[in-house]
Amino acid sequence: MGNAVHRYARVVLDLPGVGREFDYIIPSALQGRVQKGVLVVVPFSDRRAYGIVIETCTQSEYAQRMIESVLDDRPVVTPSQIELARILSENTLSPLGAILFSMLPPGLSQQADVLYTWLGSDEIGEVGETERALMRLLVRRGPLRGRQIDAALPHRDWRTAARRLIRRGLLRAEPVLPPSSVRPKVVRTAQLACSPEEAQAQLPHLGRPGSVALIRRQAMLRFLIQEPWPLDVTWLYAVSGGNRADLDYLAEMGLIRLSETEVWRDPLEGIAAVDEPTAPLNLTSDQQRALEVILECLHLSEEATKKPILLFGVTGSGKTEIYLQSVAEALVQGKQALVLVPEIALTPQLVRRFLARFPGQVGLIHSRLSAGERYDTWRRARDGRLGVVIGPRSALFTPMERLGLIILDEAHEPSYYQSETPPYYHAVQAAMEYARLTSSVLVLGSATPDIVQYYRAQKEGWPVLRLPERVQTVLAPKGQESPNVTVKPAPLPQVKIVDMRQELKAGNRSIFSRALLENLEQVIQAGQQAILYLNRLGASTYVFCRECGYVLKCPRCEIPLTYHLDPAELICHRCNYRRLVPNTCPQCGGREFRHYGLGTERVEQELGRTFPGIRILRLDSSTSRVKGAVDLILTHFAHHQADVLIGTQMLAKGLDLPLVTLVGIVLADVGLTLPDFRAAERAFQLLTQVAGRAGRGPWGGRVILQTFQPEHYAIRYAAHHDYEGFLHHELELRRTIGYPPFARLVRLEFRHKDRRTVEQESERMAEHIRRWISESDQPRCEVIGPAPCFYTRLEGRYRWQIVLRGEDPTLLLRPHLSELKDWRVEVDPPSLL
DNA sequence: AGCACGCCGACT
DNA sequence: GTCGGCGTGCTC
Repeated sequence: MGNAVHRYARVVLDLPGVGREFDYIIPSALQGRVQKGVLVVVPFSDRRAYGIVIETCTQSEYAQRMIESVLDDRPVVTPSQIELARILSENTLSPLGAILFSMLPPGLSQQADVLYTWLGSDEIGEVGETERALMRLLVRRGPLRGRQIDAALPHRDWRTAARRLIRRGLLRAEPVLPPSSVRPKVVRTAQLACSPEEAQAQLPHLGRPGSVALIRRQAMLRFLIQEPWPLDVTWLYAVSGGNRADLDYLAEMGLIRLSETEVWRDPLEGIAAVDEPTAPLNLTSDQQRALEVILECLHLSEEATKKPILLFGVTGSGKTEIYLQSVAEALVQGKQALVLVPEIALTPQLVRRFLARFPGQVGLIHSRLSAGERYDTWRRARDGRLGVVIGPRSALFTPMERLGLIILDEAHEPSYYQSETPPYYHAVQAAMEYARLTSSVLVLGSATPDIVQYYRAQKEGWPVLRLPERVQTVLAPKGQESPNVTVKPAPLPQVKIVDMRQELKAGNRSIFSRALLENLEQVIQAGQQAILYLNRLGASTYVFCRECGYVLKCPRCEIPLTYHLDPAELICHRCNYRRLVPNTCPQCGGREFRHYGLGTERVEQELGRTFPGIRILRLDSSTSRVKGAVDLILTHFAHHQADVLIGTQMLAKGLDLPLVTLVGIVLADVGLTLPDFRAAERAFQLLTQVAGRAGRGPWGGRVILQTFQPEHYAIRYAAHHDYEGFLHHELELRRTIGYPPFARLVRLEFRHKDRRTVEQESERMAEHIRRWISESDQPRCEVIGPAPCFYTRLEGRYRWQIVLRGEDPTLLLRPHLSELKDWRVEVDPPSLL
């Protein structure tokens, strides 16, 4: 039974919109090569298509046509990945094919090529000139790939000629996935492999006394004793006058270790080299406890069900060190690890520390890689030559046979959700499923955990590891024996709330409060730096009373109305209620009911006027449009070539800027009024993160938070660094209004260039859905909308949405997916904007 | 995705 | 009378 021949293969195709599975016959020539997970070429309809084999079987009712070829004998997805794709397809209502092919590195099918082999003799009789040229080429050079022939016979229509020769049986063509020629950018590095004392003791014995070689080797070793991390070997050659042979000699003696480190460029290159310890750091008792729990889970048997671990550590509490030591243990156990970060360009420190701690074992995936480089990293991981892969959400799909640990840093970040192109999925949910399938340990790290995740953690009894204190890393004087680094607690920055209504009453109409001005003055005097943070998201639609802070709400839905131009009116994005902007405040009768036009330019101007001669940098979408500009701006600021950095969301995270002792939040209320059930949570997270930018260095720091709603709970709790307080308040609110985690949502969105079409289609679909609900016996499900989306127009198209809310709205939609093919369907969307 | 089949409006 | 619009269905 068990060794019955598998003559059929179930294949999923790379044709979006053809998400179904198809059965094919495995030709006897490909027996043994067609296995689960391989990439194949199959005939489909009147064309050919790439497909992934998800199963091989002994029986099939449908199979008629044959698999044409196998592109690569190694599977492109592992069995666990196929299972994961199945689950995600179910959960996200996306076709299986869309999920499976999104797991492959971009451009993999572009990497695919056709190998041409000459079969005939050179006596081919009457043929065209191109045919003859092709034949001569292949006879001379042997089998060639299409791309090589392109290069050899430019501007010739050799493909037509090839087709004719294939028909005559003179030429063979087979699709292949060639080995990538692109290498990741690596440098050879050398590092001390023994204690500095041992190295010191060996100094006199590195060659014949008095020889030049001895002097060179001594110079190399002395340098490595002083710099105890992996160094580019070209450096060593330069400082010692030595060469490769000398290095090999030292390596042979076991004094140094040679390896390769991937080159990684980042905006703070060379500035904060001190925070690159290669040896494990000493841990505080909180850190030690947290690490122990993770290690315990890593030691559990494969079969044991492992719950996700929530690592709840404030900004600067040393989560990275825990990740590093957890990964080290996984590697010792012979397992591989995946480390996901929200945006790799913003986490250079984390990346550098991984590269330094695990030289030669880390693969990076980031947006600056070319398709070829990404493909290469993917292959190295698949071949088991990488122990750790660091990357954004898509890195979760790097094939790893021995996966044992998955880490998601800043797991609350919205960038873990793929909302741009289908399939729409959440990397946190995907990672939870994947960890379960592979018996891996999953660590979700965050300073401000996602409320829904935290609620689940409590309800399902996940380990929650708390790191409530910031730590400061201090490098001990050189030459001291290990540990070379100590850690000590540091305070969180003090946050002062400034009530902008009082400023107005006191006659201050400036965008800066008196408190903020005083503090800016002090900081600049002291030669330190400040960040002014401006939330742009929702700023243009935020209309309120400057005297009392009142915001108009929808009389039906109780959610804040947002202001839109053309026509100028206030809109409820939940139910499409509309009204004009009142002239006076409905609450206090104040005359200043309007919005607070505020951009980074205006802040820059006003700041420049107040402090002549001050050096200002601006980081927003207009200054960062040019490629590399963000790096440049941050580098300038980090080098203290400016006193104040004015910026939007993009400066909220990641960077460690020790000279920054003041953070001013120009208007904290913006964002609170967004028509989204997560608006308060997002605002809280953002405020907490921005506040965390202050006082990362030895001089401490403070935060000035300006607001027209000082009593708002998100602002109050953020100012007190009180996550738990916020959590309880927010959960109670969600419970009463029935939003996640107390209900599930599905968002349906329709886009079209014509406004009327969108409106009509939305109404029509809402009508259909109401009928489905009345005809279904599924649990209650509520239709919210249709209404225009918050971003009413995107890429020249109008957007409307319908939100379904209930215990599981997907049950209702499942039978009707084909009717929704022109709609975006998002299950459990993290935002409704 | 592509492509065929199929049923209603304006054109040589 | 035909050419062509895109709605619906199919591809192992």
